[in-house]
Amino acid sequence: MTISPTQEPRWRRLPEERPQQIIDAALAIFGERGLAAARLEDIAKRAGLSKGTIYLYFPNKEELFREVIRHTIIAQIERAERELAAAVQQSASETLAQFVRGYWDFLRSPNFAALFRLVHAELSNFPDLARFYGREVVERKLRLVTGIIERGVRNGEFRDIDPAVAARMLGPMLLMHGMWCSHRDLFKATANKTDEQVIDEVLDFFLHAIRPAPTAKKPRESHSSK
Amino acid sequence: MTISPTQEPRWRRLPEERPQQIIDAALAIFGERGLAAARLEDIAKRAGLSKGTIYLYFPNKEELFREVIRHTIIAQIERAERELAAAVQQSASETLAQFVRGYWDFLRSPNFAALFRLVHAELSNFPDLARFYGREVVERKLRLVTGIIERGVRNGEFRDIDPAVAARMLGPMLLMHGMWCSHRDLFKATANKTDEQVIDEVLDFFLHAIRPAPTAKKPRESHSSK
Amino acid sequence: MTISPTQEPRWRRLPEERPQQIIDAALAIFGERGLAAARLEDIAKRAGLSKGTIYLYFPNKEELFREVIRHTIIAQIERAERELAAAVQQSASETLAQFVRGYWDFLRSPNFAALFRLVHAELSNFPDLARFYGREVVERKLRLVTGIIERGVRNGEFRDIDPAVAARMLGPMLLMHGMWCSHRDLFKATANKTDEQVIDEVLDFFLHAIRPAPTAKKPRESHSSK
Amino acid sequence: MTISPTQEPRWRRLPEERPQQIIDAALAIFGERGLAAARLEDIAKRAGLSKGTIYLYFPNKEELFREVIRHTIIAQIERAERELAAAVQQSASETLAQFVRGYWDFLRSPNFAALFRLVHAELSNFPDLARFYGREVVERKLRLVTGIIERGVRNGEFRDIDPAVAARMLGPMLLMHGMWCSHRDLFKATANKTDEQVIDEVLDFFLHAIRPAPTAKKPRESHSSK
DNA sequence: TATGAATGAGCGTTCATTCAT
DNA sequence: TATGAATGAACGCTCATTCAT
Repeated sequence: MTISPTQEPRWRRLPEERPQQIIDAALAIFGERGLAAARLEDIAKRAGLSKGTIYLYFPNKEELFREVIRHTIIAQIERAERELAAAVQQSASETLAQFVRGYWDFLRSPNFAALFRLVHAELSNFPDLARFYGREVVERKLRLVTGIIERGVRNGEFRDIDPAVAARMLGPMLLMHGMWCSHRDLFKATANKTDEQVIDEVLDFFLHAIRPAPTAKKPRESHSSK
Repeated sequence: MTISPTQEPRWRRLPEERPQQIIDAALAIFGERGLAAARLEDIAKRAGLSKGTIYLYFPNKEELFREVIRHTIIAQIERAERELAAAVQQSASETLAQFVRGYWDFLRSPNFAALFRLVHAELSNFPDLARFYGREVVERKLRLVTGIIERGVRNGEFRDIDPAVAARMLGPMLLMHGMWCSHRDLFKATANKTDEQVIDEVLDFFLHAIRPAPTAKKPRESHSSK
Repeated sequence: MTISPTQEPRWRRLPEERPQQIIDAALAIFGERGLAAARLEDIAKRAGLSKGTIYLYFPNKEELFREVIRHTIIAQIERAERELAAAVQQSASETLAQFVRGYWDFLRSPNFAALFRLVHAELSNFPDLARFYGREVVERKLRLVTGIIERGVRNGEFRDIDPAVAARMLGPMLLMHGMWCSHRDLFKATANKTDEQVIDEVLDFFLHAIRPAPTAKKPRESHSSK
Repeated sequence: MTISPTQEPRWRRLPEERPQQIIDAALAIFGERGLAAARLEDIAKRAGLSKGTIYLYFPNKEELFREVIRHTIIAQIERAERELAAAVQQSASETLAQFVRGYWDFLRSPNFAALFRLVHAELSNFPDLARFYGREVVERKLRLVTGIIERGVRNGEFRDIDPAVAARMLGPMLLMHGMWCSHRDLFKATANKTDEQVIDEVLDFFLHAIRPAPTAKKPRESHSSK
């Protein structure tokens, strides 16, 4: 009676939040267990609903899964766009640093962990979703970073590297460091470092790799000092 | 190798090649479908055996899964050790390049793809295996790379970077590029590049990031130090 | 009419035409799908109502089913009585022909098809309804035909047959021919005959069977007596 | 252990009787409950098996149902052919009487009751089975009876009636009387008659309807009697 | 050892029934 | 009165596991 499976016993039937509630719960459960092992009953319980209710909004488990993936991907895109829109135009390095921090926050969010797991574990059986993910998430993000670096190359902040190539290096480092930081119990590598330190290390490494050809002494400092 | 993350060595009677056959088949099927969705029947079929036979060698599905993971991890370690033993001591850069190429081959092998999928998708429910993986695969590899870089730093091939930090950057880039190359249909980023080009790009990027305070630095510094 | 095979008259408030609408829709759906496979939702949709509304008039699916059967049976009885009342007293043969044509029309109506299906498919689980059907439909109709034949026997139109026995033969022939005519695609037997022809054949056959022993009164007996 | 759901505890796993066992049980349960209301578990229990076992032999409930129908129809055909082969050629009337008795036995068997129920209740959703039934059971039987009557017409035993028309009258009478006799509790019509009496009544009625046109007979007989 | 028929617990899905509006 | 969202019991079907052979 007073037992609420999650935490909200107060509001009864706010009618049009159902699909979102279900998707949120489903993302969590799918993320924990994977598609096959996730039980609709658990998703329902987590959403504070009963099993049958899910079927009022989604035709079956697979379609719910697809919707979860699509929804999460789209949410990620929108979040990124919102962030981008709010961004101030600065030097390429500063823009890059800002992007890295924003991306890092996302990488460390539970939703990302779930999405990442699902993408790698299940999307081989959903080629359309895999393509959607590749196009809308990976390539989109690569294009964004490529643009920033391109600007840096043009204005001499960075060396004359192929911006697309450089862009491809950043994501992996951030992604994997994000995962390591999310499992500090499992990986000593990042165990005794703060997130802040880790980001700085990645960013520093990345900037070293693309810093202008050293003929000019201390590239960044000499520039800014001028 | 002699490390057993859990505690049961009882089904260790390997009368012939059965266990290995089963493990190989299981890795493939688990890799394709995931733990929950994989059917023992399919594993048996792939191994050319009948369902019941699996139970002569493994007490149940979960234990088979654990053994598949353990076995694959151990195989990976052994392979790496074998490679390392065969390696000639060269300059750090050359050693690094050699390591990268060997690692790349592994990253592109089907067994790695399966292992990667399973590690990320299922190991959250098998903390002991996760720890085993973290320790014996990730950290081991990091230590190895760290050692190479350390040598390079000491002999002036590389700049004065924390070798452990640099080492952490290499794996992610290789790993993700390996995955992109394995799914060229999904990712335009690497679609029109050969594996060779991709490795070179990664290696080049990495070496740029750790190259000694560039040719420019040293001369001038030696000057100023005078 | 006033016979209620079970015992509950409580939901008898028929404020408008709702109950009739529902019963009509239910008869159609039950007739198509059977009791178990019929979905209340479909009945509601067919009646132009919503699912919940049915429960304002009928306590549950089973009771709705019972009422559909009762109602349909009663309607059939009333229809027959109305017809009978309108009938002109004629020769037994003519009365018989008239009855046959009226009955035939009913046999070919969709409501009868549904009722027949339900009676044979479901009534074994509803003994009270089965008894009601046997008493009020089958036996009633048999009594009616018996009466007509009795008259024919008495006035010499028909031979000296047991009227009750003869009566039992008529229904089955009409019934099954009705079904065959309703499925001419499935049965070649009646495929290329009109309904008119079929009725005539049945009636002719029946009259031949009960026609008076021709001038030589008792045909067979005269034979044997020789 | 010693509990046997039906009646056979002695033989364990006579391997190749499974499909037949299941079909027999399924016919009974489907016949009692109809397709939708029949529970696989009940069929399994009746067959002395467990639920899952059915799926080793039939892919799903619907296919089991189809197989039950097909199988029962074919069994009926084979039974009829066997009977026919054993039949002695006699006068048409005697052959007819023999056919009637054989058919009657079948009509009163539990398998027929089940088949009849299923045919009328479910076959509208299985057009292929309905066509199969129409062709292989109804029309086949009609052809058989038609042939007998044709012979009787040719040799003067019966009047000059269209044999196909006459044939169509016999089945319905037998069928419905069979059903009435199977439910003597529900129908007073046959309540106090033995099966023997009922068959005789039907046969007598039928023979009267097709007895040689008495008009022809009379003159000659009246002559001789004079 | 090896097999594969048999089992039955478990989950996805449906739908009669309820009830807040 | 009427609605339709919500519930949860019930059932079809799957598959890990057992076991007689």
